[in-house]
Amino acid sequence: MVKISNRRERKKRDSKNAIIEAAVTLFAQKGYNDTSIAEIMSEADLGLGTFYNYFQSKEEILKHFLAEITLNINQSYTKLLQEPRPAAEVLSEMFLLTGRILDQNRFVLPLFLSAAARGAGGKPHAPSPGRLTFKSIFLSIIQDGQAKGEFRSDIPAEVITEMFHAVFQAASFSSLDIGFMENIEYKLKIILTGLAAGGRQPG
Amino acid sequence: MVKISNRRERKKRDSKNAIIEAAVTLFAQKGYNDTSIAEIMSEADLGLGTFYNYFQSKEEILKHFLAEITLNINQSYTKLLQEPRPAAEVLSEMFLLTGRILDQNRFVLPLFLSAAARGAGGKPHAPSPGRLTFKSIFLSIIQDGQAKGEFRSDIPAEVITEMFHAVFQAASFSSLDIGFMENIEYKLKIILTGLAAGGRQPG
Amino acid sequence: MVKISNRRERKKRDSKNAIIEAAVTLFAQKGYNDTSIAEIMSEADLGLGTFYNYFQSKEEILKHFLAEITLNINQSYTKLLQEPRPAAEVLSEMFLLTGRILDQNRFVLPLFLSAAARGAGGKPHAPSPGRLTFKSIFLSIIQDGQAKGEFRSDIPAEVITEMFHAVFQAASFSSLDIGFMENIEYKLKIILTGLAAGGRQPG
Amino acid sequence: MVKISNRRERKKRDSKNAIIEAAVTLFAQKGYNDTSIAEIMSEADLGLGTFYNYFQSKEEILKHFLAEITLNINQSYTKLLQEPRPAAEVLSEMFLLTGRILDQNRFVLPLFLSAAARGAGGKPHAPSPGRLTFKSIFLSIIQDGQAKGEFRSDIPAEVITEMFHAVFQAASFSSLDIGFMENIEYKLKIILTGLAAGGRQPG
DNA sequence: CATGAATGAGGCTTCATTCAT
DNA sequence: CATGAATGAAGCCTCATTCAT
Repeated sequence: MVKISNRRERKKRDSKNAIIEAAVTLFAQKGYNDTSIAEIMSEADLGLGTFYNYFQSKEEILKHFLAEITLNINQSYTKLLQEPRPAAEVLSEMFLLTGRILDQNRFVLPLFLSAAARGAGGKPHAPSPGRLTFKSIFLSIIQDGQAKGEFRSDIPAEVITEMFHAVFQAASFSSLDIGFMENIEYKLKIILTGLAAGGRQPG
Repeated sequence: MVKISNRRERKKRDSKNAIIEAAVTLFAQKGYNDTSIAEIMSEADLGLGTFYNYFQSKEEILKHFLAEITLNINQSYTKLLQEPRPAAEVLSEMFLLTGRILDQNRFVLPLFLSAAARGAGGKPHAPSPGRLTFKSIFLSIIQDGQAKGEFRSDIPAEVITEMFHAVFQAASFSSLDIGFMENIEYKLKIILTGLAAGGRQPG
Repeated sequence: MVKISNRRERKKRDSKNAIIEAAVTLFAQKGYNDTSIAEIMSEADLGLGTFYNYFQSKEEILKHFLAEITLNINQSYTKLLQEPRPAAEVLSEMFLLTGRILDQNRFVLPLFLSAAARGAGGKPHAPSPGRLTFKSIFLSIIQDGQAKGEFRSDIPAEVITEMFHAVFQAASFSSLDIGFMENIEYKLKIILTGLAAGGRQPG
Repeated sequence: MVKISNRRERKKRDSKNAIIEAAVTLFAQKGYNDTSIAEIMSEADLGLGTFYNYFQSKEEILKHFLAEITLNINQSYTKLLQEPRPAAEVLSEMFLLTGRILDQNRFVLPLFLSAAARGAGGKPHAPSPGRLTFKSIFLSIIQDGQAKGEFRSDIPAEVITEMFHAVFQAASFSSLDIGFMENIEYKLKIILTGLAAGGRQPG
C-alpha cells in the first residue's frame, strides 16, 4: 500500500543524481553560462526533456546548489558556536569548514561573482539565493574578536570579512599544484598574523 | 540640419576609441557575456557593421583590453624596478599602481575568472590573453623579499602572489561603500603585517 | 491513511468520466490548445499515462465531445419532428434546445472555428468530426418554412442557417452580463421577425 | 545627405511586406496559433532571424494587424458620421464598410474569439489590442436609432450589437460558395427587417 | 488497467557575423 | 570606411506520446 514500487523510486533518484553530477562537472569545467542543458543531459546520458522533470528551469538547478551549500554552512555554524572559545580559533575552524564545503562545489564562486558584477540593476530573476549568510557569520566573529582585543581594530570588520571571501575565490581558481585546502590554510596563516592585535608593520 | 548632431563630434576621437569606450562602459555595467555588439555600437553611436572594421570578433576586443592592461602594468614595472628599494616598498607601490589600473577596468576580473573557470579544456578560441604577466612580476618581488629576509618564508611565494590577486578581485565586487582604492589599502595593510619576517601567530 | 483520500471516491464514476469532466472544465477555461494532457489528468486526479488507456490522442477526446453533442442533437431532432407544426415553432424549439446543449459545452465553438479557419488544407489528422449535422437539420426546417410560405424566400436557406450558427457563437463569447440562454432568445426574436414572410424593410 | 540610399530602403520595405503578406496568408489558412514563425519566414522566402528585424515577437505582428484594422475602421467612422442621416442607413453603410475591411483580414476573427474565450484570466501578455472600438460605434448608432423610434426597443442595444459582430464571424468562416460581402448583405437584410420598429412577430 | 519517468521534435527568441551598398 | 539588413546556429523550454513496471 505504501511503497508503490521501489525500482521506480530508485531510478528516479538515480536520474536526479546523474543530472546533478553532470551539472556540477560541467559548471566546474565551463561555468554556468557556458554550459547548456543539452550538454548536461548528454553528460548525464538522459534525454533533453528529462531535465525538466527534475528542475523547472536552468536557474532552478543553480538555486538547488546554493540552497544546499547554505544549509550545510548554517548547520555547521550552529554547532561551532555552541561553546565559547577565542575568536581566532572559532574563525579558523569556521574558515576551514567553509573551505571544505566550497571545495566540493567550486563552480559556485563564479556565480556569486557574476551576480555581484551585475549589481543591483541586474535581471529580475537573477540567481539571488537569499544571500549566502556566511558573510554575516564571519562578520560577527571578527567583530567579537575586535571587541575582545584579540584583533586589531584599525581595519573595518567588513573589509576583513571580504578578505576571507577573497581567499576562497582565489583558491577556487588557483592554478597552483597544491590542493585547495592547503592553499587556503597558507592564506589563513597570513591573515591571522596580520590581524593579531599587537602586530604593526614597521612602516 | 539640426538632427544629424551627435554623429558629428565623433570625428575627433575616431571610431575605434568610441567603440572601446562604449565597450568598457557596458562590460562594466553588464558583464562581457550579457553585452551584445549591437548594444556596444549603439552606445558608440555607430553602425553595427562598423565594429568589424576594427575588431575581428567579439573576443578580439577583449584581447585588446587585456593587452592594454598588460602593457600598462609592464611599463610601470620597468620604471619601478629602476632603483633598488625594500621589497615591501616596491610591493606596495606595485600593488597600488595595479589597483589604480584595475579600478578603471573593473570588468576584466570576471573575465579572468571565467577564463580560469573554463580551465585548459575551454573553447578553441578561448580568450587566452598571453597570460597577464603581473603574476610573474609580483612573484619575483616577493621571492626577492623572501631572499632578503624581509618576508617570512614559510609560505610559498606563489601563494602570496595569489593572495594579492584575490584582493583585487574582492575589491572589484565589493558592496561596501568605501572606494576601491581605500578597500585595497586596508587589505594591503593586513597582508604586509602578515608577511613581515618576525611575525608568527601565537597558535 | 487519511491522505490517500481523493483517489478513493473516483471508482464510482470510472476514470473515463473523470477525464472527460476534467477536459470539459479546462477546455472551457483555457481552450483546447492551451490545455495540456498533464493538466487534464491532474485535474482528473489520475496518472498522466492513464489518459492513453481511454483516448488514442489528444484529438481523440475532442472527437468524443463532438460526437456526443451531435448524438444529443440528433436525438432531439428526431423527437421534435415527430408531429407536424409550424416551421417557426419547430425552429424555435430546435434552436433553444441546441442552445441548451451548447451552453454546457461552450468550449467547442472555438474548435469549430479554428477547424473551419484551417479550411480544407489543414493537418492530416485534422479534427474533422464528420460535420456536425445540425446545419442540415436547421437547413431542412428553414427550407420547409420557405416552401410553406411561412418564411421569406429572398434569402437563401443556407445563409439563414449560418445566421443561427452565428448567434450561438456570439453568445458563447459574449461579455454581456446576461445569461447564454437569455442572450440567444433575444437574437432569436430578431431573426424570426426578420424572417417572417410579409416582412420587407422600407428601403 | 538626406537620402542615405534608396535601394536599401526599398528592399527593407519589400521584406517587411513579404513578411506581412506571408503572415496574413498563413494566419488565414491555419490560424495564428498553428502558424510558426519558421513557416512565415519560409513562405516569405527569408531567413528565420530576419523576422525579428521587423517585429519584436510573434505577438507583435498580431498587434500590427489589429492596430491597422482599428485605424481603418475609426477613420471611416469619422467620415460616416459627418452628416446626419437615418440610423438604418448609417448602420448599413458602417456595416458594409466594416465588412469590406474584415474581408481582407479574415484571419483576425479567430484571434478575437480565442482571446475572448480565454476570458479575463488569460495570459498576462494576451493580445488584447486596446479593444477594437467598432463595438462602441455600432452600439451608439443603434441606441440612436432606438431613441429616434426607428428601431424596436424591446431588445437591448448591446445584444443587437453582438448580433452584427456575429454576422461577421459567421461570414468569415462560411463554407457557402457565395462571397463574403454577398453573405453579409443577406444577413443585414434579415436583421434590419427584424429591427424595424413596427415589426413584431406573430407569436 | 494505472502509472509517471523518459523522450525529442518543435516552437520562440537572441546574437555574432557577413556582405552588398 | 560606414552601414544595417540578412542569416542561421544555438539556447531554453513545452508537451504529446511511449513504455516498462
